[in-house]
Amino acid sequence: MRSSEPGTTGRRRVGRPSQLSQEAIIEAAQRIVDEEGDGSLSMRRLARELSITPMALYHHVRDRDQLLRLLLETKARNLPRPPMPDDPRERLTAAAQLLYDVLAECPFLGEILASEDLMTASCLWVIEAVLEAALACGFTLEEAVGLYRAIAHYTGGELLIRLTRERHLAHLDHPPYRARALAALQPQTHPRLCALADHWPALTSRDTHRAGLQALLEGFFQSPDRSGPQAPAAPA
Amino acid sequence: MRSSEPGTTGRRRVGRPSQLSQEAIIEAAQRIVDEEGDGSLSMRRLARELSITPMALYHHVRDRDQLLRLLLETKARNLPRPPMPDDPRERLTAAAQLLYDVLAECPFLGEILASEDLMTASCLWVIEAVLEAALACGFTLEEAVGLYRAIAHYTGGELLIRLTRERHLAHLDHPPYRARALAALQPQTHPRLCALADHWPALTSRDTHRAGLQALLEGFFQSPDRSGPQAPAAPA
DNA sequence: ACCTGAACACCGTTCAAGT
DNA sequence: ACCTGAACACCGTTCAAGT
Repeated sequence: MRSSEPGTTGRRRVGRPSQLSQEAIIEAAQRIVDEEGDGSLSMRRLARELSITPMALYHHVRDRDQLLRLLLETKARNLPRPPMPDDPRERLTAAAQLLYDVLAECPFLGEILASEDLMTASCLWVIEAVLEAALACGFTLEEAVGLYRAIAHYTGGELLIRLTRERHLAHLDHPPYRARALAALQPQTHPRLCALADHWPALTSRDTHRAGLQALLEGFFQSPDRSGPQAPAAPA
Repeated sequence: MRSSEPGTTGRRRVGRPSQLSQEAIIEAAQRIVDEEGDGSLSMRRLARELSITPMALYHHVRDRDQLLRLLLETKARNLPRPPMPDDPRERLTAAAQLLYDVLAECPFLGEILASEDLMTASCLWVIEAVLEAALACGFTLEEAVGLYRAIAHYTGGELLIRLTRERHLAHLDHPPYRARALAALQPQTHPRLCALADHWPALTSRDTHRAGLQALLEGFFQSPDRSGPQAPAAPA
């Protein structure tokens, strides 16, 4: 009822620092994620970091899901808000890039996507920016939502796959399974993959985010019949 | 060394059925995932399903990651291979749809992406099909890889977000946090999102995979300078 | 109000032993 | 070769109790 999460951060007592606060918890969680990577962030590990009992955490945070949400919140809130270009089309690109930027700072993105979605309070201004730019480009409200969703899917997928890749490169205990699969390829059945096998790591480690994003946007601008039945913009 | 995973399934003894086999394990795992959803698939739960000790599993499967890979393998191997259209452009769409289809059958996609990538043996023919079609469309090898990657990112992101959505709708203990966030929106700061708030669930539950995919492909066909520096197709 | 201790119901995986 | 039992080092979370 008074879950207090969406709006302001809530009242802050001024008495003594009271040791443990939501802010301190988030900061410690951030530190763990940054230094040991996502996956090391457990409630118990976090409690150890703060030299408290695991259960003390639950007094400031509902559960692990809320903790992850709060981490994303802080990233989104602290994201610098660069001036937006005047040209609508460029503004759309810039807004999409903003979404990429905030998610790129979240190594726990996979867990966020697995348990929540991106509609968390402090992210909304980024989504709003995408919608605004899309509308300024002449899209209808519904088309703008479709465009936002396509951008979010593309961005989320790219980051997730990139994060996984980097995690693997970091660990590199055993060379990835992919290498064995590629090595066992037969030219008769997989001619193009065989031709590419040696270049695959190099080709797939490139950052092609912007190229793909531009293509996606370009496609939306090109097709006049983007979403099938042109429903009216504001249904009753 | 003789890890035997990429190639054939390996020799099969004919003596007695020997009770436990990799096939039986995979089948049971599939059953658990289908009936109780991903997340219920633990080694211990799987052992219970098969009425054996958890450790018996490790005699047929290296670890949980390999199990997930094998699940994806089976899905990919059993994916029907529809006849491909003659037109290269349509073939590209069909191949991309194939990738979507195989991943759509994997509720454990999130865990796959978190620990492996999609380059598992039986998936390769789908990737090969995408590359083939892209080359037939006139793209260079490198451009084809970029195109494949964009498709994979878009597809992975879409499915992951859709899976999460459905999981939430299934559980629906507490209404999603998103609802609270949307309700607390202020029209001054988020006018377009406010205007959309009521329609958001309906708009975001639509299946817009094909529309977005078409836009993405369209964009790649439109831009002549897709990937910046036009490197030669086959470097030494 | 804020924190602790003990407990519940789980995990993946290793190691030594059984047949 | 194939499986079991016991153990290790973890999880998130609840519940009752302390101050």
